[in-house]
Amino acid sequence: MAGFECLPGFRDFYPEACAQRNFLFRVWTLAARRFGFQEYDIPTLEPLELLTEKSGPEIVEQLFHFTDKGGREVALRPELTPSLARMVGSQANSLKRPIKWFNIAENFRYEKPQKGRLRSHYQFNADVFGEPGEGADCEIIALCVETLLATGLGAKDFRLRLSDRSLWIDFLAALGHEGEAALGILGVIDKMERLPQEAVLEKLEPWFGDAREDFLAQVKTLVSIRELEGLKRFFGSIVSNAALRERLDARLESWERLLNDLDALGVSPWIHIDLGIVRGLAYYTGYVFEVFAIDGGGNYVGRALAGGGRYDHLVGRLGFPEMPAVGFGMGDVMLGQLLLERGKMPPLIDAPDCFLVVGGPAERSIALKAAQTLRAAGYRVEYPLKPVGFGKQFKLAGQSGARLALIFGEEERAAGTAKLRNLQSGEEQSVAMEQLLDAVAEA
RNA sequence: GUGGUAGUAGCUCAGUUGGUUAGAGCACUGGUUUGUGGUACCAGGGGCCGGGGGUUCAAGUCCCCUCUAUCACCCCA
Repeated sequence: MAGFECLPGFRDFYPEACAQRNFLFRVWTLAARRFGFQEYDIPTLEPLELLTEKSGPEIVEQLFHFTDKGGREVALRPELTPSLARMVGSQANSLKRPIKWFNIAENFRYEKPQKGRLRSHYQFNADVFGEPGEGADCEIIALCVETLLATGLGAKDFRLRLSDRSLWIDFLAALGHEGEAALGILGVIDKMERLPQEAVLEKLEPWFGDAREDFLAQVKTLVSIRELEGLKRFFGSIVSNAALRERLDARLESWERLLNDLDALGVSPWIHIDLGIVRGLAYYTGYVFEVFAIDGGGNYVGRALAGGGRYDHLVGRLGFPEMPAVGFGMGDVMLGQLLLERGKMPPLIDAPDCFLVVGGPAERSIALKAAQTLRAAGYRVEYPLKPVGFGKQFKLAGQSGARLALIFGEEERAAGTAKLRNLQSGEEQSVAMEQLLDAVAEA
C-alpha cells in the first residue's frame, strides 16, 4: 500500500484489463464502420467557455479545470458534444450529408466516484448530422443495438427503451404547458421512476395545483404503454386544437416508419416503447432512448449502458448554423462490468505462436536468428531471456500458451535442424533450418 | 457536495476479552531438473496492519481526525 496510488476515480490498466478495454474499442470501431460511420477526434483539453456554453456555469464544479500559462481558462473535456458541434458547425456548409461520425475517447468529470461512474471513462459516441427525418434516428438506434450485440450480449441481456420528447412536448402543450414549464415538468417525469409518489406530486404542484393527481394518473397510463397502437389511442383521445392534432398525427406516422425500419434491420426484439425515458438534458428535441441491462426476470439493473437522442438545435445554440443531429454515447465502465458479470468477456490471452527452447550458449545465436526470421514473417515469438534448463523451458512453453515449441539443442545444431513440437498434440518433427518458415506455416 | 459501511501480502481472507517476532490459501521467484509440459514436493521474496494523532505498561485490535473504496442521495458522460 506504500508509495503512490491512482488519483481517485482513475484506473491503471494492467495487461488483462487493457486487453478487455481494447476489446470494447475494437467492437465499437468495427460496428461503427459496418454502419458507414467515419472516425474523427478532438482535443482532450478545451476552452472552459466552450463547455459552459452548452451546460451553463454550474458544470464548472464538475470539471477538471485550471488556468494555463497563457492565462486561458481550460478544462479536460467532460464529453465531446460541444467540440463535435464546433467541428461540424465550422464546416457545416461543405460537409457532405448525412454526416455520420464516431469517436472513442476518454472523458473526465470531477465528481465523487461510484461504481460504474468514475472520474475518467472511455466513451463511444456516434452521431448523424444533417438529416432531420427518422431515418437518422433509426440508424443511430440500430447501431447502438448492433454494437451491444457485437460484444456478445444477447436477447436477454439488455433492452433499449425508446421514447420521444416531441410527443411529450405536444402532450404538455395540449394541457397548456409550454417552454420552461414543459421542461420543468419533464425534469420531474425523468425522476419519477426513482421517487416516491408523494414527492412526485409535490414537485408537480406548481404547475398543476389540485389537478396534479389527475395529471400523474395520465402520465402513468402513458409510460405504461408498450405498443404503437396504444400510443395512437392515447394521443387520439387528447383534446387539442387543429394545429396540434396535425403535429401529433404526423409524429405518430413518423413512429410507425421508424418502428418498421427498425424491424427490417432486425433490432426490434430489443426495442421497447417506454415514454418513461425523457433524459435529463434539456437539449434533446425528439426521439430519446436509454439502454439498460436486464436480469433474468426482465427487470432493469444498474445504470444505463448507453443513451442518446435527437438534439436538433444544439449546434445552432452554440453559435453555428442550425444543423439537425441525433446520436448516442456508450461508456466502457458499465459495459465492461456487465460483460464480466455475464461471462461474456472473451478470453484475451496474448499467447505467442512459437516458444523457442534454447539448449546452451552455442545454440543461442541459432535460435535468435530463427526468432528474427519468424518475427519478420509476422509470427509472435518468445524465448527465455536468460539460460534456463530444458525441463523448465518446456514448462514455460506450456504456460505461455504457445501453439508450437521450437527446440534448438546440441543434437539439432549438429544436424543443422530444429525440432518442432506441437504443444497440443505432442507431435514432433525435425526440420532443416532453411525449411523452418514453411514448417511453422504448415504446423 | 451530504450520509451509512469498510480498509491486514499482488488477490481472497484469518488474527481470541488489547498481550511475545502478524498468519493461511492462491499468485510470484528459485530448486528438485543441462533433452520434453500447466502436476507434485521443497525453499524463498514480499506487510509503515491505508495515513496521522490519542488512550494504555502494551494497539492490527479501543477513541478522534484524515485518505481511499463502496452503498444510498445530489447529479449525470
